[in-house]
Amino acid sequence: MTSGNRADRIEHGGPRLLWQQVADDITADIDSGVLSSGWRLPSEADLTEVYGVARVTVRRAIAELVKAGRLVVVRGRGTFVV
Amino acid sequence: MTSGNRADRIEHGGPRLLWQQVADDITADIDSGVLSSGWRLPSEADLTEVYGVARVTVRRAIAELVKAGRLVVVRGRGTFVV
DNA sequence: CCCGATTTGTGCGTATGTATC
DNA sequence: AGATACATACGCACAAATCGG
Repeated sequence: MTSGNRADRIEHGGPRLLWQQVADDITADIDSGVLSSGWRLPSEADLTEVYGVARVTVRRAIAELVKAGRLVVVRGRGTFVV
Repeated sequence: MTSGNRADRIEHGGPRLLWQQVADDITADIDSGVLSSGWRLPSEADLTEVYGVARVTVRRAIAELVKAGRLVVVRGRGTFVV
């Protein structure tokens, strides 16, 4: 299928940092409507598998999008699209 | 306001080592009362962004202050002012 | 009310690559 | 050539909040 694995979109060792690539991909999903306002993102553990990166990398990407006002994180519940 | 960027206080490539500068800054906050006894410091990840340095550098600074008896680290909970 | 599963928060140890001395 | 310092990234364990049975 054309919608290949998201892990394939991440270039390990590429010019751009891993967490930036993940943040870009999530941002694209929000902007394109794949992720709608109020929706809950997959858990950090799931995103770890989806993107093939470490949890710390996922968290770094999420932290950036929180600062950008695109996401909100609630401990014990999850991460949500603003 | 005093909440200016702490990263600006860190001189990359300066005469003093990065971890020493971070340790000095945290020590100053403790001595000045900005950080009171029992308070929890920002997480290592947060300090990483606050000071604009790597986590290993933050940990080096914290380790020094632990040896000096100014901080106590509790795994899974955080770092606290003695 | 308690208990367990889920999820985020935090710290621990390590590996690899780069830059500098 | 070797040592030191730093940045990025990986995996793991434990703590704490939330929710459901």
